[in-house]
Amino acid sequence: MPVGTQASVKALTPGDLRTAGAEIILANTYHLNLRPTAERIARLGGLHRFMAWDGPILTDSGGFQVFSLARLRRVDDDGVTFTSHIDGSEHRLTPERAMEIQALLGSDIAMVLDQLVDPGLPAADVREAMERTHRWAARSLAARGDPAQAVFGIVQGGVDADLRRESASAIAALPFDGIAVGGLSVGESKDQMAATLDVVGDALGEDQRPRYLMGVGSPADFFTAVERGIDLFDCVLPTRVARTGQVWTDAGRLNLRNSAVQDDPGPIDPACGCEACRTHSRAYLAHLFRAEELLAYRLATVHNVTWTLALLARARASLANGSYGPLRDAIVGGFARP
RNA sequence: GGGUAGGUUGAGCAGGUGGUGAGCUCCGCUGACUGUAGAUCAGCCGUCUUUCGACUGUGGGGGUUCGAUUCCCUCCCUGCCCA
Repeated sequence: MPVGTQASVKALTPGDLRTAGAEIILANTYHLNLRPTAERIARLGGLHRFMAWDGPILTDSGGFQVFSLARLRRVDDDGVTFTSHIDGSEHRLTPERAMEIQALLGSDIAMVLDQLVDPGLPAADVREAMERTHRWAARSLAARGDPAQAVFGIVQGGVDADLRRESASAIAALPFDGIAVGGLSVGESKDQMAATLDVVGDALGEDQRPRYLMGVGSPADFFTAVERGIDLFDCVLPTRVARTGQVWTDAGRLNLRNSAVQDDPGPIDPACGCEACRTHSRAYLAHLFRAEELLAYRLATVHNVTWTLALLARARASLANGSYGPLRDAIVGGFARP
């Protein structure tokens, strides 16, 4: 899922997203409720009409902002009070209000409000946040407004195997439509992420509901997760790094701002069929970034989203035809740090 | 020709009225980014050195002085005003 926090995947139109192969996108409860507000979007016909995206939308609950905006919020057992990063006003988010907002937005998949913490915190703190997340999960289900809207629960527990096992069991025991793994890609090591996914995968066993790894990932992370049963991802990396000049290719990452690229007449990736690769040279993109032309952001984002979605499509196909291993080795090798 | 204001590290500046000028912003170079407070942030950006540190540098030349970016002479260059 490309990430469109504020009802916009930065630099792309819905048409761009479709062409890039996007089937579903993510938007954010916290941001959209601050501005333009959930009620206004509801009056305007809901989020799909508002942003002119007719495909599925998953809305994140604001749980990530409990983590990323830690200095601007207070958590208690009932919910979270945020000081708006826009104007300083106070906003209360509870599990019930998060579900209400997402019902007003009219997203296809709603996420429960959760609390993720730095996995490096003392075990007691990680446990407290996990148990709170479990209580909030049950309250969220009780508060679901639109029966047609799917609701996913979120597994927490940091990088502690016992806590993760406990959390996976607790969330899986509830009648959610899908199971998300949260609290990863927040600074833990690659090994810790893999080990945590192993534990959660084992705990979920033969559960057939879709499994969503939140906030991941890098090209290499996709393989780590796919091998451990993950079906769905969202990540800001493809769009964020594109805006700072980094593009992803089968040969690894390329920084379009590097001086040598100014004389490179070839496409970003000759195997990619996106508009940027079909039409423009690396040298042109290098120029656009230096000149701070807005087209640079769009073309680089079009490429990264196209390439990333194509990579996942290739991974899916490779699982069916037995070529998964070679694909993984080639991509992971290309992105390995020197 | 006369007058006037200037000449500082790629660019633009700050500073400095006899006692150690490497400070800022651009540009440039490299890196980072994982459920987006991010078209952002960080490091470097005279020479040598991994670091510490050393050295060089205030248009050119000369003079005074223990010591000159500062004072004196002279030349060069630039903006503006007048003729």
